[in-house]
Amino acid sequence: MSSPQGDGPAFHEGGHEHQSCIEDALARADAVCRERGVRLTPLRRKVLKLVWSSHRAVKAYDLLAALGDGEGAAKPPTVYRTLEFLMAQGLVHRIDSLNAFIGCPQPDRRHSAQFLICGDCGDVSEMNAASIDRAVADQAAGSGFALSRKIIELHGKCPRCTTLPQSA
Amino acid sequence: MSSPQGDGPAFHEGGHEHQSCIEDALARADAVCRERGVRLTPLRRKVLKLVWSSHRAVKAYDLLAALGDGEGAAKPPTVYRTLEFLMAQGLVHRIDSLNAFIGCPQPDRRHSAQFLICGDCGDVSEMNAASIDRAVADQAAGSGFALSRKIIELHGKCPRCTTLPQSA
DNA sequence: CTCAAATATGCTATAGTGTAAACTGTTGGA
DNA sequence: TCCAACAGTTTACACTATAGCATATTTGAG
Repeated sequence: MSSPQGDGPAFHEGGHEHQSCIEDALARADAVCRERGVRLTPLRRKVLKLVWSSHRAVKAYDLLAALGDGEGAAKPPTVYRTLEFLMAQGLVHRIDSLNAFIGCPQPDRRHSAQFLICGDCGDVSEMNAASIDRAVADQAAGSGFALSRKIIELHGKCPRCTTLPQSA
Repeated sequence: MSSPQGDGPAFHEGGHEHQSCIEDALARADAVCRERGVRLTPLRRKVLKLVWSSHRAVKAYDLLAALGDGEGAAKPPTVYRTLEFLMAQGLVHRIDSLNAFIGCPQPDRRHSAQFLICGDCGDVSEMNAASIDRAVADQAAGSGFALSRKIIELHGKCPRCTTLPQSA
């Protein structure tokens, strides 16, 4: 592993078979929900699948559109409530700086995350760097601040886009 | 200083004379703008003053309301443009997780910041912790990720609210 | 001083994001 | 079966932000 410590960001290879990402994510979600006695209903599963349809963060209103445009279309509260559930279960994370949502690759494991967000291709990669977590915890503690939620969103250019001739 | 390293968050004392915070901020802004040859117009100065009216992050539409409600009221683009200028000059920062804006205590100095956001009193405090910055830079570099913007927003409870019997 | 360019402000209109509140349907157990 | 809890729906609205174009102000060049 190339990262100094903690979980490195598993940057997704260019031509990876994404279908299996989706299937794996859904399988993990099934397992996690079964274990916790909560229900991964068809709607929730569908939304989660849509969130995982790429490694980019997905906007609520894109989900809304994907769930149907015409008459019997889904309405905003439906999507937001579903996302709320998925977040509560740690199946998706919200990226505040994008007003968008990304699937969590390890919903079974309690963790605080940092996100690497590529401004070129839009891919978002989740890290679990113990060193960052520690530095943040130390600073907060030193200030007498009781941490609850840590938002760490790092924008820049991913390795693939750095290598590539020009942005997409 | 109580912080392990870097600039500690200067948490504002309970009964501090806030008027001087505002005056200092405006004085720094005047100096910075003069030095850079950009214009701190009356509108920009007024908005900056409003942003500094508390240590809480201020919402764009609250500024809008404060700039006048009736006939000759300011319109959204005016406020957003003004904020854009102030951000470009480093006079205010945007807090993405709140959709709100906070005055920067040191606009003259290039820095990357972390924010401590108290969920009880709403006060936001800016840190400049070298240790966090380093940890983030190391992790990003280790992943081949070229950093541009670092968003670090830490929610929790500030020392004052932790000490106090109950939330405000 | 006067004009032109650049900068700043203003306006209308609309797009995008998110929530309140009350209601209906579903599910799984007592 | 019937109830209680949970899931999903609806309408309506509130909040956040930008596009695009019009007007005013400032500044420097001539």
